[in-house]
Amino acid sequence: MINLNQLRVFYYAAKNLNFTAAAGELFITQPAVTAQVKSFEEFCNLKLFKKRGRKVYLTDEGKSLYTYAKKIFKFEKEIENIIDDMRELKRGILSLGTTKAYARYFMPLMITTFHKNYPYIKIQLNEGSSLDMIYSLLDFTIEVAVIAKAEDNPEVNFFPFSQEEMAVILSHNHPLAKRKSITFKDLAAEPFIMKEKGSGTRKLVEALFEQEDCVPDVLMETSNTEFIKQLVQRGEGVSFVVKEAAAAELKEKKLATVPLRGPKIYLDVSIAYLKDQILSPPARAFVDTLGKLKSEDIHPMGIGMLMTKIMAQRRKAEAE
Amino acid sequence: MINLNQLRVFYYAAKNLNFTAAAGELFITQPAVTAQVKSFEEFCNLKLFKKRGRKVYLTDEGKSLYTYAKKIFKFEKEIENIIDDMRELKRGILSLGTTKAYARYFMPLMITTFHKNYPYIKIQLNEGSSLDMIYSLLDFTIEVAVIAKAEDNPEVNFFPFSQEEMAVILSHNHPLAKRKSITFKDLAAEPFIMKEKGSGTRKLVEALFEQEDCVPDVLMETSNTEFIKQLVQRGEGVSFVVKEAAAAELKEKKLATVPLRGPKIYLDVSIAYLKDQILSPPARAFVDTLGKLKSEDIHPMGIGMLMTKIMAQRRKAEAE
DNA sequence: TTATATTTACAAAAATTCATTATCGATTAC
DNA sequence: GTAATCGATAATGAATTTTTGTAAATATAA
Repeated sequence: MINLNQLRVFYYAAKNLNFTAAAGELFITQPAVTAQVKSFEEFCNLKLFKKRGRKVYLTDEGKSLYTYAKKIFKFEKEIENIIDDMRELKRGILSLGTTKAYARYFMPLMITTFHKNYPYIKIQLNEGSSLDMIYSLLDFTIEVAVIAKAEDNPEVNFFPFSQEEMAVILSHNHPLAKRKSITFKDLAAEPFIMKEKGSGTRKLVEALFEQEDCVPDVLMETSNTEFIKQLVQRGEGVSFVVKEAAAAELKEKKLATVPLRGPKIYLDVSIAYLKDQILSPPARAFVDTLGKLKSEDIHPMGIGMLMTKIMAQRRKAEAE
Repeated sequence: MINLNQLRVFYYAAKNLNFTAAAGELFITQPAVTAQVKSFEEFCNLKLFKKRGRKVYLTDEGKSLYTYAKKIFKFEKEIENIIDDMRELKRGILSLGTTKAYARYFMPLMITTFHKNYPYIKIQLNEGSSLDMIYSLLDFTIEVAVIAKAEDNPEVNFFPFSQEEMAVILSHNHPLAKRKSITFKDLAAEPFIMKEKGSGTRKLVEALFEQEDCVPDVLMETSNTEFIKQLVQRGEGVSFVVKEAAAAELKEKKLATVPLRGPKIYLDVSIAYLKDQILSPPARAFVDTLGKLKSEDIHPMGIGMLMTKIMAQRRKAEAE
C-alpha cells in the first residue's frame, strides 16, 4: 500500500522540479519535502529524481510515476469539487415520500419551488400510503415523508405541518345531500368507500365512527382517491376525503358535500423523518423550506391556502 | 487538500459496508476505522454512512464519493504494479550512448543479448564521438556510454571494458603497403585522414604521432569511418582505425594494412557513467551484463573476441 | 572574482497524527 | 435468554511528519 502522502509530495516536487516551490504549494517546509521524497524513493527502491547542481530532474522511472500520480491528483481535485458541491447543494439527491393526494395536489408546486431554489438537486418522489412511507423511511428508501401521522413509530419524528379540511362526499342526487348537516351516525347507514389500510384518512375516519359508537358499512376499500370519487359520483356509496382533493368535482357539481355537525374536521399532515438521523443537505433544505412556510402563519392552514401563499411568494420573487 | 489516508479508510469501509472487515483489510483495528471515517465526515461536513442496527449503509453523498474513491485506488494499484515492474526490470528505459564504430560492430549483438535477458526494457541508443557521449552523460540524455576514454572528466567514471586492436590502413597499391613494418614517422609523410575532434581514436593517433615527434599531414577530418575507408581505398591518404572496423575490407583486399614497428596498439574502450550517480535498474543491469563478460577473461580482448564469446554463450543457452 | 542568494541535505527536537487497548451499548442470531 | 457481532468512545502510546537550525553546493549579480 502506497503512502499517498509521500506520493503527493513526490507529485508536487515532480510538477515543480523544485523542492522548495513544492514545499510552498504544500504549505510545509522544504526539509519535509526532501524527507518525504526520500522515504518514497526508499519505498519504491528506485531513484526518482536526479540532481545536477541545484537543479532537479526526474529519472525515467520518476517520469513514469509522475504521469500516474497526475491522474490520482486530478481525481482528488474532482472529489474536492464534488464535496463542495454536495455541501453547497449544487449536487445531490432528495428522496421524498408522500401520499397520492399530496403527490397530486401539493407536491408538484412544492417541488418546483424547491427546484427553483436548488436547481441542481435531483428529486425522487415516492408515493404510497402514510404507513408505506414510514416503512420507506425505515429502510432508507426515502429520507423525508410528507404524510398523515397514521401510525406513531418510535423511530420516526413527526412534525405537524398543515391541516387539511375533510369533507363528506356524496353523489349529487343522494338523499343526504339535501340535509343542512349530518353526523357519522348518518353515514354509518350508508355504504362507505374506505381508503386502504395504512392510510391516514382511514385512521381518522375510523376514529370518528368510533367516537360516535358506530361502524362504517364498508362497501370497498381502495388507495385510489380518484376511484373513490368516481364511485361516489355514481351513487355507489359515500366517503370522507380531503376537501381539496375533491375541490374540482365539488365546484363542478359532480359531487356534493354536506357539513358535519360540530367543528370542522381536519387531517393533520406531518413532515416525518427518522429520529437521530442527520438529514442530508438536500433533505435538510427541503424540510427547512417547508418549515419556513409553516412557522410564519397560524393554523389551520390547508393545501389550498399554502398553494395560494406559495404562488404569491413566487410572483413577488419574480417581480423583483 | 483531502487526507488521502482518510479517503482510503472510507473507501475500504464503503467497499465492505462493514467497519470491522475494512479494518481487517487495512491491517488496523476497528476503532481506527471509526475514527478515520468520522474525521473524513467532519472534513466533508457530510454524513457518508447511515447506520441501522448493526448494519452500515452509504448515504447518497457517500455513494457519490465512493465511485470516485474507487478510481483513485484503482490508480494506486496501477502505480504499485508499475513500481514493482520497474524494480524487477519488467519495465523501463535504457538510454545508451556509444561511438559509431561500436554502434555498428558491437552494439547490435550486445543489445540483442541484453534484450533477450530483459525483454521489457526499451533501449534508446545514441551515437556520437566519445566526447559527445560524455556531454550526453552530463546532460542526462544517456545514462551509460560505451566509449573510448577520449578525455577525462571529473564527473564521469570510466571502467575499462575492452581493448580494440588498431591498424594502419592504406590503399592496396600504396607504396608503403609493400613494407614489412612501418612507423608513425613514415605516416607523417603521407596525407592522413583524421577522425573528428572528440574522437577517442583521434586522441590516440595524436598521441602516437607526438611520441615520435612528428605531426600528421591531415588531409581532412571526419567522423565517418566508412568515408575514411573509401578515401583510403581511393588512395587519397592513409589512416589508422579500429582493425575490426576495417576487417571486411582487409579480408576482401580492398584495403591493405602494414604492421607498426613495436607492440600492437590498442584503443581502450570503457564503460562510462556519472560519478555518484545511482544507476537506474536497467542501466545497472546493462553494466552488470558487460561487467560479467569482462571479468571472466584476460586482456586484451577486442570486439571480435567478445563477439565470438557472446555467440558461443548464446548457442550454449539455446541448446539448454 | 567576490559576495549574495538560492536550493537541497541533514540532524535533532517538536508536533501531530494515527493506531491500540479496553470497554460499553446496541443489536442480532441461536 | 445468552452469546456473539458490530460500532462508538476514551485514554494511552507509537509512529510519522514537520519544524528549526545549519551546512554545502552552486547559480547570480555587482
